[in-house]
Amino acid sequence: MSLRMALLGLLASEGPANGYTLAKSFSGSVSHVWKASHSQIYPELARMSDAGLIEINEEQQPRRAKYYAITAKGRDELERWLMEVEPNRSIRNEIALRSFLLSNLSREKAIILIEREIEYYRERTDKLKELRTMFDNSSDQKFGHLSAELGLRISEAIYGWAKWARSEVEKQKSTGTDSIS
Amino acid sequence: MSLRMALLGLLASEGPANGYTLAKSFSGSVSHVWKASHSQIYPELARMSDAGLIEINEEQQPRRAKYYAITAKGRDELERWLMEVEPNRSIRNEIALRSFLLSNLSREKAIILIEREIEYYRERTDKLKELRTMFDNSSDQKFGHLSAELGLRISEAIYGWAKWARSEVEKQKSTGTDSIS
DNA sequence: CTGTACATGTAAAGTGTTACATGATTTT
DNA sequence: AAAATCATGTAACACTTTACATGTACAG
Repeated sequence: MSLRMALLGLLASEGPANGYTLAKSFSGSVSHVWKASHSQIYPELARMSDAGLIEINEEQQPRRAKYYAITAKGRDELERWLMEVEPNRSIRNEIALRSFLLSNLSREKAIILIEREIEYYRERTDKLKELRTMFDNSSDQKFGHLSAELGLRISEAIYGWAKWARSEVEKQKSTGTDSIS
Repeated sequence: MSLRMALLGLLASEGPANGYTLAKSFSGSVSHVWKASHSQIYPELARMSDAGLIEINEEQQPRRAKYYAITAKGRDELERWLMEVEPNRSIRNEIALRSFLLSNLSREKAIILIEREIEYYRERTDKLKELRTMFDNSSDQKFGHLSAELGLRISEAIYGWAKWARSEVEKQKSTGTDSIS
């Protein structure tokens, strides 16, 4: 359902668009929040049209593009989902899984992995801080800056964790061998 | 691949186990890091056995249980995955998506949703802090406390974000109507 | 006129969830 | 004897990724 709601939200707040444009959103600003490829988006738009949540305008568009617009039913459905459907709060985080598996490596190798994460999340945090500055200067009435801020805070949290985790692993006495061999 | 690696990691660090016990791990301590149900685990164990990553001992077990043990090949594969496979760092977070969609609600309704998240993550943060205390007192050589700490820090980050987001939304002038109608 | 960006789809494989289905052993 | 827990599986459906496939319009 999430992809459907993301599409409805984009059409509601940014007006009618074609599938290609929507797909680009999912690799741009929205990508920090949800990812989807065009092969998932086109069939979903067709199903949403069947369900009456969006309307297609195929006429007079260049390159046989289809323009999709949200319907009143679509707006109702989006609001109903937001207000009444219990959020799925499960976080599927491969970095957390990898940190759980770290005890299967030697201390030295574990530190190498942790340092990769420190570097990745340091860069990511910097990028998201720039993005926040852009939002601060644009003074729009939308809440796009809320999700940008959430992404930033999670990134900072992982960065802080990774630096702490390195010091934790360094504290442990080296066995001199891989713990998994 | 992640489920496979999670299973290999459990068998490597906690020794041979049957599918039922592994499934319980995925709804217990490991669940903070990765979730899986038994209907996913049993077929995966069969495929891992076919691939030579684990060995099955079916004899002399009560209740026709099958005991699985990691092989040398399985240990190699786990280390190879950890060290050489680029982590999938994409976070699929429905709460972040919902925060992105908040501009499609009236200010009042948006605040109701945000307050639900404040409550949820306040409770979750408390629970994970208890879990951390348990790790602190158990003084094991494993790194389970690393992933527990990561889960806690992410939970705290979302909690802090939600409180900030409420104040942001409250700042905005009420239009008196739903922005989506 | 050739490459790039625009634009839309389908197919296959992999991953994940929910429901269905069965039987063994222990606890009350 | 009944209920709970242990134990293993399959089926159907939903979701996601990667690859395959095609055609349009514009820019260099």
